[in-house]
Amino acid sequence: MRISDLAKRTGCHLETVRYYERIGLLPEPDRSIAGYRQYGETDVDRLHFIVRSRALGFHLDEIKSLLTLASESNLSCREVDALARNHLAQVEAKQRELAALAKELHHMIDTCHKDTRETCTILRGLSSHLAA
Amino acid sequence: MRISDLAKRTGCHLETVRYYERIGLLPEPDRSIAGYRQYGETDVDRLHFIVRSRALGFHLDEIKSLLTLASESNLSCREVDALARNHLAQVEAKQRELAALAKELHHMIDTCHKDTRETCTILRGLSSHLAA
DNA sequence: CTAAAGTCCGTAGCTGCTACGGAGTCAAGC
DNA sequence: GCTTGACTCCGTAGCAGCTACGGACTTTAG
Repeated sequence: MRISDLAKRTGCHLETVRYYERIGLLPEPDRSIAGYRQYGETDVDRLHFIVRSRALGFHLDEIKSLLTLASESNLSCREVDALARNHLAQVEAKQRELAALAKELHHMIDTCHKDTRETCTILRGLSSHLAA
Repeated sequence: MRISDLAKRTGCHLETVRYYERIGLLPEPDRSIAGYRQYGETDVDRLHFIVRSRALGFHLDEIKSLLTLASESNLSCREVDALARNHLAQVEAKQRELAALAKELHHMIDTCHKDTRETCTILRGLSSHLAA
């Protein structure tokens, strides 16, 4: 299978595949005589894993760890669990942040009378340090 | 006031102040004889506005627009309102995304028995394309 | 007067890609 | 056989929004 097939099957951009290889997230594949990269099902699986982990917001270095942990089948998955929990905590922190932010934006927008700039609560809100 | 004072008063990194100047978000300030940047209260206000808008997640080009709109006092703030609403919509989209993500992570973590890698639902979840 | 702290500037680095350009390669049609 | 178009190669540069570095200069405190 060539690079574009791999890309299509995983929903990953072609250039991204090469990028992942460059940073060591994907192994260097075999090459055809002309130098074209040749992939197999193992590569599809691995890239699937990466794409999916990215979709769940894991960073590339976290994914690198996850892949390493996943390959060591004799180990318990406690470290995987820890990584996932840590990531979830970050996601939840981001959620709280966004919630506060949305609330403030809402307040600014709702109290604005769409009048002149002087009375604009949005601009006022952006200037002041006081939370809504 | 010198650059480090401005930075301290606005909670903005010193290098970031220079960066904002470079990209035209802050005006070029007066200079002392030795060439040091000299700032006044207007600069503090403007940078406050920027820092606060960034904290609310606005992009730098959005902030540029907001600053332009804010400076044209004769105009109504309808465009400001539109920008804010558009931004809020993006924040809410991000919220929905994170909620879905958190749910999935939760599920993966909760069903994992912290056993061997083979039965690890987290690794399984990261491999499969099926949502929780 | 000296030493430490502050400032100057341009440039490179960070993450996670994406795009570009010019070359070589492959498959199909005529 | 030859051409055309699609594919692939590689290195490098760009994106946002900073942050850091290095070497020179200036200011300030003791």
